[in-house]
Amino acid sequence: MKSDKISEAVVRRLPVYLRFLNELHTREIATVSSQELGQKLDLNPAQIRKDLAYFGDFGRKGIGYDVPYLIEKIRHILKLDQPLNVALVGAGNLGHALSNYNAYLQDTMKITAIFDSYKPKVGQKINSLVVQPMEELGSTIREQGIRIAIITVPEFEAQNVADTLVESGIEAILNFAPVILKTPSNIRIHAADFTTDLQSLAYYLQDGKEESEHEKQ
Amino acid sequence: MKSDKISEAVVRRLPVYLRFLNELHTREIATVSSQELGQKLDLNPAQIRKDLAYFGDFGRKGIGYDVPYLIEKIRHILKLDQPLNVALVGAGNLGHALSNYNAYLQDTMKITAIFDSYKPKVGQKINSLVVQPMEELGSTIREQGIRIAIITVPEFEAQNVADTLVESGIEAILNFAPVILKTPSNIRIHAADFTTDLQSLAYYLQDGKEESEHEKQ
DNA sequence: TAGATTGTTAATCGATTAACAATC
DNA sequence: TAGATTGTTAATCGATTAACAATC
Repeated sequence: MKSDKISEAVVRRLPVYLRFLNELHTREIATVSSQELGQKLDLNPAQIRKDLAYFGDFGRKGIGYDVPYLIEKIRHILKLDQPLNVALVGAGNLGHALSNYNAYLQDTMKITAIFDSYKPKVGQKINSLVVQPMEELGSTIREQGIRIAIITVPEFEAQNVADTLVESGIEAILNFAPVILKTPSNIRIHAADFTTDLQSLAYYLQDGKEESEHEKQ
Repeated sequence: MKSDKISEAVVRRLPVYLRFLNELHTREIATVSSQELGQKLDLNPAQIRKDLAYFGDFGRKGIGYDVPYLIEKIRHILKLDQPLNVALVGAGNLGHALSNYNAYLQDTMKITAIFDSYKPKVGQKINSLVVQPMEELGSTIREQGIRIAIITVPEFEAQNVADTLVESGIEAILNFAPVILKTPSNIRIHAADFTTDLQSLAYYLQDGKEESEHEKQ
């Protein structure tokens, strides 16, 4: 296949494939079929083959996919085969927590700068990074060539932070604040708001447990 | 419209509507149109009308939606109009961070119990909750009528924790661990893994910035 | 009454899945 | 050669959007 415009759904599955492939690699499994992948990841094998075929012919008919080779390919597609510095804005509990995850981020992707507007926070050390004041956001982003930022500030600050990030040339934002950020269309934003996640989960609870009366359907 | 089977995409938008409606309510705005909602939330107005119409006729032609009334309705649909206790399993940095968000969770939804398997953690106080040992998971879930759990344990523990939660009668899980959990089909699971989020963001970075050579397309 | 806006049907668009020839 | 599994086309399914009659 190759090319076409790739849908976001496809792109979002690639890291999931990658994660499992890495596990297979650790277990020294050399080859995997779309069938096996699908079973493990709860996906249709045809979908997996189609997803991968958007980017190239990575498999071998009758055999399956070579694990190390496919890892290399997906890492390249996701640009995880080059150094990628990430900025974290908001050094509260959540920011602190996320800064621990560098190890899960595929060696080349790394949180390399942390910012906070709250003066007493500035200068504190979090996992060997010194919290910087917001005033240094622009210059640090440019100096370190940071292209992705994570927003973990309170909701009322989030839009301001996003504006500053955009001005500083950031290309993509992962937003944990519970607001819809307005940014130019060339900036990629993912919402990572767990409160809306939890609230939508509540919908699926069985009816009539904590309740008492009528309530049919 | 009413009934039909509601798609997950629809359910996931409801909390977003609710959040903005609450903001309007605070600003004492009494009425809102699908047009205005769509503009603020970056959604098609027809989609919003259709989403809401699945659950009832909440609007008034020529007028729009009454804000307090729609809030009440959405809260009911999402079961956020009844007390809903949530368990948090994993009292590490991330669990600690999430436990601060009770305020954002709509008064009736609340994290009311925290568990950790690491003995020195047990007994510590986190936001007025005492960390409990894993052994008490089942009994506390039953006693408190907990129906939703959040998993913030390391990946290698996550499946075990999920199994225990399922045995204890939990109905829905929000999983922050970077693994695909296997559970019975009647258990609702949402993945909230920010590492895959970040990795998929990298895909959208402009090509040829940090790189040097060829690399066409 | 004229203008606004809903709820809903029909049209469109896009994503998932099935099926199968190609081939290892 | 027989069995397995890919890449891809076609079929299906589902979600989004447009359009508009109903009506406040």
